[in-house]
Amino acid sequence: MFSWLEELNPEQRRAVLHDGGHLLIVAGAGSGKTRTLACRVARLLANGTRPERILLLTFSRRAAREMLHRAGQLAEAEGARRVWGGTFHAVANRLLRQHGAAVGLRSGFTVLDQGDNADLLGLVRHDLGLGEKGRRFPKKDTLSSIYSRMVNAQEKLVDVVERSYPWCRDDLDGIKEVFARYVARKRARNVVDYDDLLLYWRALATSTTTGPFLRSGFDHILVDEFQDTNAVQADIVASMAGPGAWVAAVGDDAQAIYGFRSGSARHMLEFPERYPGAEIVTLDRNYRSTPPIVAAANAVIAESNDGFAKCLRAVRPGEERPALASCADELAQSTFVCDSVLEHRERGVPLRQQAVLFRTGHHSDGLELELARRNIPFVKYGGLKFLEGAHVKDLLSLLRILENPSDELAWLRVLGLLEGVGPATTRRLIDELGVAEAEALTRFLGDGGDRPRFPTASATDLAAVRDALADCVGDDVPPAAQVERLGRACVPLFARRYPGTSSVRLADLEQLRAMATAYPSRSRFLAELTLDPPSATGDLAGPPHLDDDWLVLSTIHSAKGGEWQVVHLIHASDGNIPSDMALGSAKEVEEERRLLYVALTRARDTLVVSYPMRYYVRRHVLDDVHTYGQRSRFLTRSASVFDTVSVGEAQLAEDPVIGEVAALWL
DNA sequence: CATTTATAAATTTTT
DNA sequence: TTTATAAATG
Repeated sequence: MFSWLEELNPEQRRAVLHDGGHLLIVAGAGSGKTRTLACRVARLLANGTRPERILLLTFSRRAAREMLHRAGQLAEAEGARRVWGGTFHAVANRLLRQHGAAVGLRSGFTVLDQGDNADLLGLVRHDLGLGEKGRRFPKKDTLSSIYSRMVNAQEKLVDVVERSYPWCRDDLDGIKEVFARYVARKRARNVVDYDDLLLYWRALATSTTTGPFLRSGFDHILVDEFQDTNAVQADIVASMAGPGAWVAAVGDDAQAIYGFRSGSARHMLEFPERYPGAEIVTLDRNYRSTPPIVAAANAVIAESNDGFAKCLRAVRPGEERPALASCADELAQSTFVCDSVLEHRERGVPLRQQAVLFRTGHHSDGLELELARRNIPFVKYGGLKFLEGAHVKDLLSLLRILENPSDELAWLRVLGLLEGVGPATTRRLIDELGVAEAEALTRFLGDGGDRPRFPTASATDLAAVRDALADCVGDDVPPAAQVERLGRACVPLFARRYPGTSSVRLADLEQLRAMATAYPSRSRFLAELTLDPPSATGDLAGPPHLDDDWLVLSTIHSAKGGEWQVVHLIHASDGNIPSDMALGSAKEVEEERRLLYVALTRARDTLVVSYPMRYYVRRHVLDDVHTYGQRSRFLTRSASVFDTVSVGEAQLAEDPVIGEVAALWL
């Protein structure tokens, strides 16, 4: 029927052709999962399914785009771009813009990101007087985590607190009160947080009035990375499914790494019960990596025992064993990695085919310095993001005020920017502006008697902000022009607030303006930015230094789904992988093991794992000692599948006596 | 006296 | 880059 079907293996073909029922594809790392899914979409399109009746849920917008692009090529169909594709949150946003009224959502709502959500909880916390001196009430970020866990895992508050936040158990009543007010406040201000997007979608899908209508819109629901879905997402999929709307879920329980976000492979393991009669296809042939790399990955995951049994079978040839390098210290590691990267490039592997992976964003700090020193271009995925910069948030807040004048958090930021206005005055102003009502903006802009009194010191700033906002009201000014106008007003404010760094920040504003040119309206710009934030430094300005080749640096989480010819995994020491923060329970430790597994399975031909023996830490003030690092506990028993190397003075540190002493530190 | 501003300390992973 | 504490300010 299709020539490309011939190129699939029998299991892949079965997954692509399966019809008339639900389907679970248990797809090991490198087993051609993306390709299978893309082929399935192409097959559906070619068989006459209308693209807008296919729903493709992926983990990032980028993943959806790539998959649909491939499907479009295969099916030679223009329509692939009309497939509903994106993350759960982005699709929820789209659906709710259309049908939100059915679940009590007013149109024009704005979306709170993680930070906003914590800030609003902080506001409520303050209003209730729970933050006062002498009281030890959970902080806003803790509250945010508890809330999110409760919602996404669908667990009772008591249970969440008992299990994961036992030190907060005395404040249960206070927490309940905060949450109640938080929920009410969101409603009143017409804002939704990430969790709400899912909850409203589920409500829409399970309601007896809107549910059937919603379900009738889709013939096929494809879900990628199913092992990372949370309880609400699993419910959503189930409630969208039915006879005539078939679910095809793809996942690998060995790669479940989003437990901290309440994702759980449980939903994947329970798929057969939830969808009786579902077809289950297992893909365990690894087309990505050489046999020694697959062996290393298998060795690491073998010690975890639950889940769908699958041991990857390598298909490609190759002899080169992965390396495990103990480095004298971080500097030695950076030097070693740079040398290795350049060496591979000499041998013909372009930088783009090489990646350096790590557990947390700042693990690459040292390496970034060395790369810069040697003029090796790179882009970094994960870690601190563009949108998290305070100045970017400031400008976006100005836009948000224009979009939704009840957006209290936006007001909070903007008012606090003015000279002489601190937290207390901000609150008073928000109160007197009557931010709950849409007239707040007119009240702020107009010079009628109902405008609140501002501190005298703020006069200049105030005038600048007011004039800029006034110029942007209405829909006739293009988003980019608004960013430009508002940014101009911010120049003096930023110079005062962010001394020394304001030129960098102004460059970011220009960046933001350039991004805005791609959007037809302010509302689209804001929504898409929060739901699909630029994930890498490179998403913004294109390749750095105008080079056409660059090295990829990425957190392991952000590397999910990626593959490179050469992969360096750095800081693979105990305390980093597994992270010290994750030693609370066996479950968390197992997730760290899977994280390592994900990292190892990104490599095609060459895998180099390294860790520094010596850490210079300043754990406490005036502490200038170093401690000794040990290789990750996950790499001790599987060490035989690696070639071990020592770099720098590492030989010294591996001295048996010093090693013994080092153990005392750990 | 309340509030703002200056100073120092600590920071997983992300839709 | 936020957040607790201290000094400065209106």
